[in-house]
Amino acid sequence: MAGNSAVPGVSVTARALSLLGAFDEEHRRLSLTDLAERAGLPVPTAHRLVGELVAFGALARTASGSYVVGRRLWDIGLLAPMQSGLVETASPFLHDLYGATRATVHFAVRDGSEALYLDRLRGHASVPVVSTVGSRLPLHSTGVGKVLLAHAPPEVQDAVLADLTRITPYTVTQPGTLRRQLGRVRRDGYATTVEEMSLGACSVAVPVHRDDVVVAALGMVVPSLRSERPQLVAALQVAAQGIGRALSDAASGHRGRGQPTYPSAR
Amino acid sequence: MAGNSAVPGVSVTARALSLLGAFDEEHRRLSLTDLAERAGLPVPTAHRLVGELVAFGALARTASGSYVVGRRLWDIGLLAPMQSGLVETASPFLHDLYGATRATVHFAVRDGSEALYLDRLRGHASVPVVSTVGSRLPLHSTGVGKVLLAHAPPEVQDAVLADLTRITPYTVTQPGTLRRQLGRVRRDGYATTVEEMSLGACSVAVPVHRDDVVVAALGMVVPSLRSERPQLVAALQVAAQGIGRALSDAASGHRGRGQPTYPSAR
DNA sequence: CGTCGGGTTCCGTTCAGCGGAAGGCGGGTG
DNA sequence: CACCCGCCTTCCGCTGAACGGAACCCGACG
Repeated sequence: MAGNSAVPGVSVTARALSLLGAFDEEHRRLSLTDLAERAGLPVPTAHRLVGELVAFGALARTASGSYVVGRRLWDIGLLAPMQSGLVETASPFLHDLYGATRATVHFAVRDGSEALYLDRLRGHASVPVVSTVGSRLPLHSTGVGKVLLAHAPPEVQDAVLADLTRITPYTVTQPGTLRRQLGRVRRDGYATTVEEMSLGACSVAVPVHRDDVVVAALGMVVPSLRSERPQLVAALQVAAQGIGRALSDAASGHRGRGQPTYPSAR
Repeated sequence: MAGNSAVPGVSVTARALSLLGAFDEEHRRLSLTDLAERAGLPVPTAHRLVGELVAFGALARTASGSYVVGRRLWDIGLLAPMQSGLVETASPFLHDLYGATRATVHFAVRDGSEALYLDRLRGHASVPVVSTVGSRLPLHSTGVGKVLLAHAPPEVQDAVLADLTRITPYTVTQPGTLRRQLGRVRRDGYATTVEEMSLGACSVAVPVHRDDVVVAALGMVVPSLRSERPQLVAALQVAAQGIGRALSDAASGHRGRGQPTYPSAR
């Protein structure tokens, strides 16, 4: 027996994909060895597969020898239906909002029990924020998250409320308190956070409806909402209305089940 | 001999990847059969591989049974270094530009002999344009393209000038004419197009420098540039300067060869 | 109810993939 | 200078995972 001890039941494809999966937000560049380890593969195997991935353009090798996600994969990834209609439609409204306020603007949908940030406009000198496009943040500690949670199915709410991790000293971790807040969100039509995700950052957010269903949330991050809360809420609601209307209009042009919406995986 | 006739020399990985490569701008959703055909694979083989890709989340199956690029691949694609520094840094300036003018703003780099659009802000009622983020357009018929071409290495210029495809009646297809235009672009510091890509759309664009090297182009699309050309150029140049400065500042913080720049593939 | 165009399952053959071992290679260390 | 160490790369014989033609299923259509 020389040389073969592949774990049975793991296909080549799965191995190759696990190499892609080894990359994440905080591992954007990996050495071959790290890559192999994170993918759970022997180094030579990883080496060979990585070679093929590079040939395809799914990965790329940097000058320093480490690997990064390749341009080709970026290309293909952008083709994902990812609510692309949503982002496209919302985009101009987000810009308007940004133009009017100069604050960081967030546009997110709910993905399982997290908020998935589809778009983000950041000002030069606005409050520091952690989100980037494509990142996922908790539902209980962000403005858009609270909005999405308030309009999520009960199962999701229960699941999230059962595990409220503390992020800052101000994060709401009492299920009762949060549940009350969610009620208020539904009643008032907007949600707020005060330094619950990052210190020095507050946020306001409103739901975006498509035909009475909440499909996304629109929010802004500001240093404080002491003075200007009403104006912010007003501006957000105008934009959200606009997006909602644009969505409904666009939808009527499409056939019903054609729009490729994911069944909320994970 | 029952059942095996795999083309030798084509690895499983390559086959799986060719399935991903079967998707492009105008084929965002494919049936299994189409997918198999476009990837050059027998249907059962495609079926099996697609199954694995779906399990990983690289592809997803829509309600209607066809396949689309999956959320997971979108995630991973976003991790590509894709000049991410560039886009991040430029983003606020693009918004400012958009806020000041309400016109469509483009931000592109040269990828081989095409312009690769890294970002785009589109207004509600601005001129119709064809670009989307991630799309590639010719260098000779767009504002940003001309800028990038004017500052490209001679080989690239020669290659592009040798094959000027006509897109509208106004597209410049005379190599001599375009070469003269490129000279003017370098001298004046900006490029223009007049209905050369799409009818009813004109554009202005300027280069973005990082330490004296042109790394990107910044452009705007307007219905006409009869009246406001000077203002547009001025606004663009201010923004481009700002981006350039921000890039140089950011770069000095990084170690030299760390920034993962692709060696201009394709 | 036959046909037809998709998608899915089966299964015997075989070659592509496997990974331990061994061979570079640069850079730090005694 | 010799040595080691971490990392990458190449080699190669064994074998089970991948292959795809054939057969089957299923809903739509006439």
